[in-house]
Amino acid sequence: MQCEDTCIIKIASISMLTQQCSASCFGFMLVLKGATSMKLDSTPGAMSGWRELDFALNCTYIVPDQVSDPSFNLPKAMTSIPRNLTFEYSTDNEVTGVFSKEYIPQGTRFGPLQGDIYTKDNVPKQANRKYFWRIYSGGQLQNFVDGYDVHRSNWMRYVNPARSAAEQNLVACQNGRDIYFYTIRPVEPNQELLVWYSQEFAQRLCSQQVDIKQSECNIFFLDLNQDYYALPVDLMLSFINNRVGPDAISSYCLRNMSKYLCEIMENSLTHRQNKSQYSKGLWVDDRDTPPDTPDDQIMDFSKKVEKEEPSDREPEDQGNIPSPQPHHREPSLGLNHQYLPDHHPSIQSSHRSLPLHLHGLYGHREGLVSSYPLYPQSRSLQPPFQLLPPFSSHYPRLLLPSYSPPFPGMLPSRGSLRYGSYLGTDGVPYPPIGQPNLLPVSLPYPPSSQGGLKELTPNVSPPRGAPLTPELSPVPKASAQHQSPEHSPSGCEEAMNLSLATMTKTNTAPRNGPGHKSLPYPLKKQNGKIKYECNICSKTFGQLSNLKVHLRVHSGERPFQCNLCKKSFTQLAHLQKHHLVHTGEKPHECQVCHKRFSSTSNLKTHLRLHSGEKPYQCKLCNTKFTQYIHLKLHRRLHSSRDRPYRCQLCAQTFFHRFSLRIHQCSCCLANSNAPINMHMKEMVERFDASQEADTLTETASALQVEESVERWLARTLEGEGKEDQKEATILLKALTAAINAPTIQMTQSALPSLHHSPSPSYQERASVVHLHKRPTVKTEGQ
DNA sequence: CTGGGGACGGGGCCC
DNA sequence: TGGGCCCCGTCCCCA
Repeated sequence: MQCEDTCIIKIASISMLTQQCSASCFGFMLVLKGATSMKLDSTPGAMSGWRELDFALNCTYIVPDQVSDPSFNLPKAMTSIPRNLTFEYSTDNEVTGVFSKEYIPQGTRFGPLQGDIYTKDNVPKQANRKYFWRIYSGGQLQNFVDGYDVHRSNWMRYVNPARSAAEQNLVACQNGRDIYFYTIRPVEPNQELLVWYSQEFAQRLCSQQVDIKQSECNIFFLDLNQDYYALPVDLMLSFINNRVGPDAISSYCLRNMSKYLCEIMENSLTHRQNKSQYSKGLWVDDRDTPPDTPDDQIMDFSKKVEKEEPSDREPEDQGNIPSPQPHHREPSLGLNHQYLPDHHPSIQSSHRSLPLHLHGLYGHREGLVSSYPLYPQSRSLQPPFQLLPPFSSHYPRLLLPSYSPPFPGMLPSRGSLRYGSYLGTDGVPYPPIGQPNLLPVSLPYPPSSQGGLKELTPNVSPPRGAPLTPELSPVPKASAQHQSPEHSPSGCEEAMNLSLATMTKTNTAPRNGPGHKSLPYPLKKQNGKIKYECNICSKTFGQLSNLKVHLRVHSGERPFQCNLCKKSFTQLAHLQKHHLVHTGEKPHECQVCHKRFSSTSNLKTHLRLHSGEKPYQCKLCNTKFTQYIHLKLHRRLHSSRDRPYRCQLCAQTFFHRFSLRIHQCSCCLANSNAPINMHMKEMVERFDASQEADTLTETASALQVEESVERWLARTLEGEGKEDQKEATILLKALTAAINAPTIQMTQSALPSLHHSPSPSYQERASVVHLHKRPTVKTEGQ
């Protein structure tokens, strides 16, 4: 049973990836994607095609983290959980998942994910990458957010990855430099939050991290009992398609798989003997992948593949290379033992030239791990690595992805961890992680750092206000040497690095904490002017001093502390302004009403009251506000919870039934991802929330609805651009098409979307069935 | 729910 | 280079 669980987990995660990653990312995914398209359809409507920006723009609720009293000294990961969520604990009091306490509507944003920020070059050697999330900018890896440390990360680190699209209710998006989780469907009370990458996110990971050609991709990774098998994808596909069917991917059983594995092994042997077709691979329990794997080793897969490819060496040739600590795989799963290797290719020789895992594939160690952590029982003690049977060189040798769960409570016994089995780039083995039994596995928080795992205890964590950056230590030589050209800042030819060592600060305390190794300052030239670029967020500054101040944003350094209340600030000016709080001084006076304010900013806001200026307008109902925060609060009123009419195709909800009809006719049946349709959706949504729509009854005639839309358009488009005018025309046509469509008496089965209707007696004569036959709405010129 | 004030953070620019 | 000043934006609290 345990093995079966594990197997299902892996396949489910594969299924997820095939749905959510662009097929272009994985050549071999192309077929699988088709095989699992049914599941894609079950994802919440058009959201599956949403870009991260769409999530950001369309989210209705924003749920911030809880702010706890720092004096309690509790891990932020535990205390930051919003009120509408709760942890689930195992019997050992470990957090095993995050659950909703109440109904959470679709379009709710959680986050951002918090943690230590590392650049590519300052990842601490001992960093455990299992909680790493990659932040990209302009297609380039910018930095990592490391959620390992429970005092610096927040509750989001505990959210489990979804095993299938069906159970996924959160999608992870990078907005700006942050990672947020959005609900893509309503979450019922006591339901677990399960997250997976947005399509865009996954594509980024794929394109960035698996730079391999299709011809080099024909490997399917299969996890059985945490042992990774590299299988030719054509065989794998035949199993999936012929034996279980595409819809049963997430539920087919290990028995079939293990039998099939045997066949594959037999085939492999046959082919190897006859055609030398199959690859040399590695079975690896990658839980002990060294945490300080240099990033270029991880990423640089294709190059290594190319290097390995021409090798025709038979495995026996390599068998005499001494293996550091070879561990034979125990027979399991009914696999025929004869296929297990008698001689292991050297871990040493293979490991150093190969990637340690495939990020963005199955269970990469950063961000989500595909192995589902609620199945700890499936984890068994394994030797630190196993080796595939001798393969030919047709397929590259691979070290396969991590299986470690991201959750400390789910950490397997470290007894199997032997970092010493791996060698660093300098050939020196990684330090052992310590004796297995020394590490408690059932702590609600990660155990103290032992054996090199990064852990910031409250005592170690610098207090608020304590300087964290910059570093006094010069850039380590090794780090500089290993910096590959692609790591050059922004790829700018004029770029250069200024070592932080050149700008030491006298008031900074020495630190050993992670993430503070070195922060080189990339220099750019723009229009002849030197720009200083932050290598964490890529912002550029005209003056180095500005960048230095800016870096405190990332480091958390707050060197200016108020003597009275001990509050600290990043800039002296902020402290000085803060002093006004204590003195009560209000230097800024309104010339109209002579009211006084402590800041010009507040005075300016106040002046809007006199001028009547309300720069913040609600797109949906046109209500205007003097302050942005008021608009944000107001937006929450337009929540999907109160919109009873739901589109079956894209899950968008509306206040009015006629809005739903217009929407379905104009947006949803066309290519909903096209920009024009996204705009149209917004237009319909705006109309739905307008006062004109509100004045209509649900039984309004087509003419009344049309007139109402015209009135709304006339009002809202006053002063708006040509694009909007054009959209308005389209909307009107769509409306005409929708309300003039031949009516079909709806049946309950044909109108599942109206189950939410607050007035079931309403005799709608809509034409949903008909609408489904109308692929697009006619637009101008058609 | 809206509106107003208070406080704070980030960044640009000048000296 | 670093400090000082200023502006803009955001968030929180409360009526």
